Amino acid sequence: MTEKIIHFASRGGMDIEGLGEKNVELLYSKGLIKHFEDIYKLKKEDLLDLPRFAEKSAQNLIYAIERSRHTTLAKFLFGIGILHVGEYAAKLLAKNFKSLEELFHVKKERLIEIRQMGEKIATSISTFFDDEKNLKILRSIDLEISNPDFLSVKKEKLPLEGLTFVITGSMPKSRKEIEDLIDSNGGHASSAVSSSTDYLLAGEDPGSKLRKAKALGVKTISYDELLNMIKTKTEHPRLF
DNA sequence: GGGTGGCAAACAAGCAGCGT
DNA sequence: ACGCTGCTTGTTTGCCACCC
Repeated sequence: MTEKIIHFASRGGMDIEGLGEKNVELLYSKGLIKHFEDIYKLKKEDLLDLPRFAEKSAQNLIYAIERSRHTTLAKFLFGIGILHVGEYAAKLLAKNFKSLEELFHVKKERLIEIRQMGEKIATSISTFFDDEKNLKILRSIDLEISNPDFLSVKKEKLPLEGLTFVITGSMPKSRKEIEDLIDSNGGHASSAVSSSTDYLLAGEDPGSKLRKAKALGVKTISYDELLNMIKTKTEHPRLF
């Protein structure tokens, strides 16, 4: 069970800073968390009794858990750990379904209609949502999440709609912030350069991705150029 | 069946914070 | 104050699902 909780709290999922492998195992061994919904029942006082947890780390973890209540549907879908559903497939699902509830009774045939989703992934997803035990857990976590995007998806045309970006080198903002910026403006941040990459976003000391991008003829842009792309295409850019 | 592209794991470096 | 432990961030790469 700890593997599931670690995955749920991980970067691509609910992104709860301070809840890594060791701390999940610690909390699990102390009986403080048994399933991932228990994370939201944790109190600062529970943490202060644990080894290597003093005021600062307990407070930071509680803040991180609170922040995760405002997560997106895509991150949540990744976090619950459906077989074959990584960050990318989770984003595809979030784009195609308005809410978590809509997925509860989804049919395999409906999933296969989604471009880039094959039979294996579709089977895996429909099997997951067919299991009443899973639905019960999801309903209880859903009550803990307070992001309105869970209920409705905005459909307006976004400035980076349909564009794929790969990031390399050091950036003025953290990679995660930039990925979120691309995402929230309709683009997709991928991890590897390929012929389907539209732009390589290169910072200082770019890695091997720059060489690959040049070899494939992928256009390289800076962080400022990315901001300009967003600004020039919309008067109201989404800054996260 | 082969090529493409994304996922996920492994790894390294740097950082934060606890305990002594 | 400093050492140690664990976490975050970023990169690389092998594997595998998907598409043609």
